[in-house]
Amino acid sequence: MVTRKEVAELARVSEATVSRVFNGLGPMKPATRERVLAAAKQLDYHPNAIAQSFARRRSGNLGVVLPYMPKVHLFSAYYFAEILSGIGEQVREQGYDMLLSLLKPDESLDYTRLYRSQKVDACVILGSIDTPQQRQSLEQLQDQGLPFCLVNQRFEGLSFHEVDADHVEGSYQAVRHLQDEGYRKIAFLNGSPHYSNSGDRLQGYMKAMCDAGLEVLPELLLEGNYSRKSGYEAADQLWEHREQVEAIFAANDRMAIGLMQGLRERGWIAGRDFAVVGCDDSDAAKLSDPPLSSINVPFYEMGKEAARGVLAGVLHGEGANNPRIKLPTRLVVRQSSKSSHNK
Amino acid sequence: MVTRKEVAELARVSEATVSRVFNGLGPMKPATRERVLAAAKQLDYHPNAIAQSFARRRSGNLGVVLPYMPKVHLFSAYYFAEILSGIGEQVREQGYDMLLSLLKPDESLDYTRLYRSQKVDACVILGSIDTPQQRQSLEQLQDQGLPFCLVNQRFEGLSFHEVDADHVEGSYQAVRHLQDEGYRKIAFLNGSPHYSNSGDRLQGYMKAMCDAGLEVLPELLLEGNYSRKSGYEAADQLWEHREQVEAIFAANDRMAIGLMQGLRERGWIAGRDFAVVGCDDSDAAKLSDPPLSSINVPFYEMGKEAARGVLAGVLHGEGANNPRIKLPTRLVVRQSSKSSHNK
DNA sequence: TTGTACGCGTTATCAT
DNA sequence: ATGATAACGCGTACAA
Repeated sequence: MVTRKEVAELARVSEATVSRVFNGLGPMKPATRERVLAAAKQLDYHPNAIAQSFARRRSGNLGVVLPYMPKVHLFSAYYFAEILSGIGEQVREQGYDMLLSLLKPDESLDYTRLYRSQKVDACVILGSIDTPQQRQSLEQLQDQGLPFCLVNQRFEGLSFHEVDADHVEGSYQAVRHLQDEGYRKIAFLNGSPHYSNSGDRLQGYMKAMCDAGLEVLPELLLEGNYSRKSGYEAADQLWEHREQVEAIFAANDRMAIGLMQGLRERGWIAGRDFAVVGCDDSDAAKLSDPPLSSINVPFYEMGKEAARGVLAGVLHGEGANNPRIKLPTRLVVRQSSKSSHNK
Repeated sequence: MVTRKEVAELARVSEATVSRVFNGLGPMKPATRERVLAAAKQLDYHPNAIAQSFARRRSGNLGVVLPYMPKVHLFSAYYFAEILSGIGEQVREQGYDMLLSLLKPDESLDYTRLYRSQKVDACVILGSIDTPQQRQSLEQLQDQGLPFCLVNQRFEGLSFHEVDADHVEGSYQAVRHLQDEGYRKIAFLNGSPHYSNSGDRLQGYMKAMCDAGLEVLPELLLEGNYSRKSGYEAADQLWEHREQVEAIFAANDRMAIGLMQGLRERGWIAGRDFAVVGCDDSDAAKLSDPPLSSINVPFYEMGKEAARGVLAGVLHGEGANNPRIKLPTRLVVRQSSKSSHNK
């Protein structure tokens, strides 16, 4: 391995000067600079990132924490895919690397392990859920001054660095869209209440119904767990109340698709017999039949913004404030919410 | 930060002894060991991973290289999601971490950059394609003795460490299944020839047709690029030859679904008017209408095996041989390949 | 503008 | 069974 020392010798300067050239520090004679660069090139010298981390006492890594999920479904969601891409883009702009950390169930309570070993300077935490244990773990992180940012999850009452989307407004748009299409009897299939955006979506739904002077029937408020299967099963309940249902807003695309599958088995076709809007605007929305109207959530940008914010804190010492950033959502209309018998 | 020195002082031993305790090295008196562990616990000491990496001259990181894809689609494929999960599982078993590296277009030629900075000890390379530049880059890696493993891609004529699935057999199963269902006129929609498994699939298709004594019509050999859109567009061509088509085998699920969408617009329904089998057995296969028969590829296990192999090389110095591992595929039958008019 | 010298927290080798 | 000590490659304060 070629080290700084060899470059220094070849360029006839001190090792410190070599470092200064590579870090762009201090005033220096262009000629010296050139000599050093030439020597480095000739020797194919590249600074040792580990030694740099050691000396700087910074790893240059951003930890990305993924929640535990049973084996095969860990990364399968479009959700994580997009966020990871956004983080990756930002991280490279800042000269950082991403260290992936897949939590196991029993480790979910101890985030500090990641920092203790000094392998990451900060973390972006994905897919956390609102439980007492989680709150405690995160408060512990905060108390120790370890920088982190949550994506797509808020903890009411606590002040963390969070990047979220405006799910209230997104749901409002979705339900308003259904109303604009002429539907009055609109059901809502929500996901698990452990996610803050489930609450947000309920809020948006209620507001839209209220603003339109429509009644919210308790039997039209369903709850799944964001899986296709839970949407499929919700079709049972919805079918029982089919006289009171013209349209459905589902809290994600997978449940919306499961729901369409379940109702199709009973002869009810989305976009013909009823309307559906999903949430996430994932790939699946384009693949489904009929193509699914959905709320686009800027996951990519959310990941990018989270990485930007938390690294800014590390690099420029802006650790004090904990901004809460909320990015806008956007309705994407496809065939599932256009009723032909309506036109 | 608590260092080894403080632990040594508290336990009244030398720093070397503390290290030995934490690394489980050499014979030592249980009493000493206990004293050290107690002191470490009392001080909440944890070894500094960066200092360890520095001293050991190993980073403890496995690089995971992802190919360049335009912004939003980088991780979107089920494909990468599964492989990453498998790598993650194996890596943690070995006490390693995963360092994600998202290639940009202009960097695809220089993998050595990753190793030069010493931030990774080995790499798993995903989604590489067979081009002269790629071959050259990989050979360069190999020449420099840098350990790496390719997943789901082979380079004929070169001897790399590769983990692949048996796509020939998988395709054979798919086509045989269609034949068993009574279909004789079977088209094949392949993906980009830059992937070795495209060739494998063609081979499996040809063999199954040949074994069954069926003719392979050139106009029934189509090529897309693995996107839904390319499958959708292939429907045009297929429609022109609809008299000669009863069934289609597509080289991945997304194309298969696009194809079904395109033919549906012409009134041709999969599972009723024709049969389809896809490939990957992705989430989309369950979400599509009708649910898509597909070839299950053990991506998770492939990722795990790749990580296992390449880390074994690093840790136990088995760098000399370059095994080529091939994992089995499995046919999953759903509605898209069961023709009702056939029964 | 450049050089000197120390420190970073381990591992690993050699004594004892 | 344990201690002393030399690396490891770089950043950086201070000196010149």
